[in-house]
Amino acid sequence: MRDVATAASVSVKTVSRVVHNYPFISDDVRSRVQAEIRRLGFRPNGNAVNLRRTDRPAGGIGVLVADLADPFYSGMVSAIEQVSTARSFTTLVASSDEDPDRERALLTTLVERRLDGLIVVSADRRHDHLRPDLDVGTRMVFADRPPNRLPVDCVLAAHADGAAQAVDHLLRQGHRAIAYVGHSPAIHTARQRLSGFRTALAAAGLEPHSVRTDATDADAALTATAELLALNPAPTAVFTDNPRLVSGVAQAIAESPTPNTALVAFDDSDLARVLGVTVVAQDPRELGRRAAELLFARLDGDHSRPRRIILPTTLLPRGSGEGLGVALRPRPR
Amino acid sequence: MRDVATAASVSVKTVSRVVHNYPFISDDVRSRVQAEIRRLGFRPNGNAVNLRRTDRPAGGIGVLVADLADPFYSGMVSAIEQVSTARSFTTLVASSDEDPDRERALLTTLVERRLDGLIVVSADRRHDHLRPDLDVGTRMVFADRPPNRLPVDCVLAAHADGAAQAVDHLLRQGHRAIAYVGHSPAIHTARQRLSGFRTALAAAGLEPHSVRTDATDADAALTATAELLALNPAPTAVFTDNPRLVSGVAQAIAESPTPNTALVAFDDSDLARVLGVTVVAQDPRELGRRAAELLFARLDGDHSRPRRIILPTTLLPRGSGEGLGVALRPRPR
DNA sequence: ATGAAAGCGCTAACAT
DNA sequence: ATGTTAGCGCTTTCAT
Repeated sequence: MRDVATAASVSVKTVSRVVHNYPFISDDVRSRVQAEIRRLGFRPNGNAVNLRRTDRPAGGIGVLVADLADPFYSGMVSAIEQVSTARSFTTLVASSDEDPDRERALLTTLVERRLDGLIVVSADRRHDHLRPDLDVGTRMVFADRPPNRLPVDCVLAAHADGAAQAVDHLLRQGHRAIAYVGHSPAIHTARQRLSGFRTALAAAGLEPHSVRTDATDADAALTATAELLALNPAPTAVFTDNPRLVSGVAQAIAESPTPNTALVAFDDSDLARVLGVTVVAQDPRELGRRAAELLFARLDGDHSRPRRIILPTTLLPRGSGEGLGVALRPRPR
Repeated sequence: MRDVATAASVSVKTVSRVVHNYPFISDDVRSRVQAEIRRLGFRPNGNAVNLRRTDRPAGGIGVLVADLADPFYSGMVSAIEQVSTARSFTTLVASSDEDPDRERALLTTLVERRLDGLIVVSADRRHDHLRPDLDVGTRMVFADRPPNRLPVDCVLAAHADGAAQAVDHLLRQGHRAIAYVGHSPAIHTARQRLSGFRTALAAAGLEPHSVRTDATDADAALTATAELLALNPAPTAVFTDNPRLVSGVAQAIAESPTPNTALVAFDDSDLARVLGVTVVAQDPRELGRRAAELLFARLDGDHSRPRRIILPTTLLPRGSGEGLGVALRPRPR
């Protein structure tokens, strides 16, 4: 910047004013400075700008998600970006890959870079260590998974209610032997879904036909479902707690002697749409939008106590839960 | 930091040394300083750190993709993160949403924040304006789409060759009436695919049965394909140039009077796997890995002239291109 | 409408 | 093993 100032025969402060479109600059000086900026390839150093400037926000928010490759979260991020862009804020995204250690390291980096705010899908169980980060002035909103003893806003879907919605739907279709295929309930949302599943059955005076929580991926779900369908009596309906398992469960059902076993899944996906799988859907974009709005309300100076927003889920009947089967025929080997 | 120094009765430089794990510090001082850091909730200001430090890299790279919600790019990003994390670098991701203006704004921000390097999937046609950014010291590698007159490395897939691979496969199955369903060839990769398609047919002395470049999404692809299949003569095979169109094309074929029309698509997807759609696949993770390795080689001081790496594609026969049809039956309405 | 001086929070260089 | 001084690139404050 000093070089530009010298070359244009003005002070550094004047260059600074031109860079930031300060209105009261003579056209002559402005154009001279701009010419030198172009000629010398000057780019302001954001670190220096944000170091000196303390009143205004830096104009950037961070989003930390547990898994960026999951379409659910990339949809959420995209909605956040939309809100953020509308307010001329930059959105920077990072992914912890469900690793609490990486999450902590990334949050530290994002806070140290003094972003104005953070939206966090946490893979961690504890959040006490983030208190000092809040004190530094970085605002936070948790999304999809709640904070543990940290006074921040959060936006969650009604996971338990959603699972109950699925069970109630199957009960109305006459099913009484309903199985659960999901992954380990270490994650908060998975626990909520399993709990809603059990509660809804109990409310109807029923026990689960069976509960498998070892379906870590689609292949494991295929195996687990195939084993369930080989039992006597077999379940007449399966509820699966996340969209990554749908292809496995659907394939197991399609290849079994009872291809009309009902299936309802939690969360929507392209696959579920194409296969005609009935789902209980959250709206990831709405989740992101609401989280971003909460964050910006805080940046605008809202100091009320932390809020918790719960978003309802929607049942989308597509055939697999209504006696029409899944639109998948076994492939030749 | 001054507060911590005062509280621990040491100089600020000593605090700095403790923060950065400088080895020659007495245990007594170290623990006193650490205690005060915790008590006061001190967090170093990354802007100040990166402002003063000019020798070492800041430890962060940026990734700018055109569409984060596209599983192809999120896979690429995830591979980049893996390489980057192994080198203890932070990865920050931003999405331009295929908007050249947003791309320019985001690149400016990323360069101003003085990240060490950038991997860019560009939605822009021109890149001259990035020359000053290169001069500032931010290294860049382009991925998936080539730079236009900018001396930077890039990693691309063999789009034209891949499309030719698909056509050759269909020709070997005896098809002579092959149609193209894709989107507007404004994007470099789409142009390359269409060109490979035409070239491969021409090499066999054939004309395309027809070329539709108005399939902007799955619904448009459904309509376009349905119209093609109603022609007389109808194509016996369809090539579609991107995975977002597969569901539409497959549905049109399944619901047509000729459900055995062959289908080969460019790029793999969950959907293609489940439906048994034959595809020509790029490897998005490999694309990301190679781009990250090029970038880190530059950060390690490689000053050789810009390289261009072309990655081969792979044909994955799954039935839809080999006379077995698509595993999709029309859903009841 | 423009400039000079001070300082943001931190680290490099050079002490001791 | 620890402290002192200067200054990174910019903006603030106060001049003029």
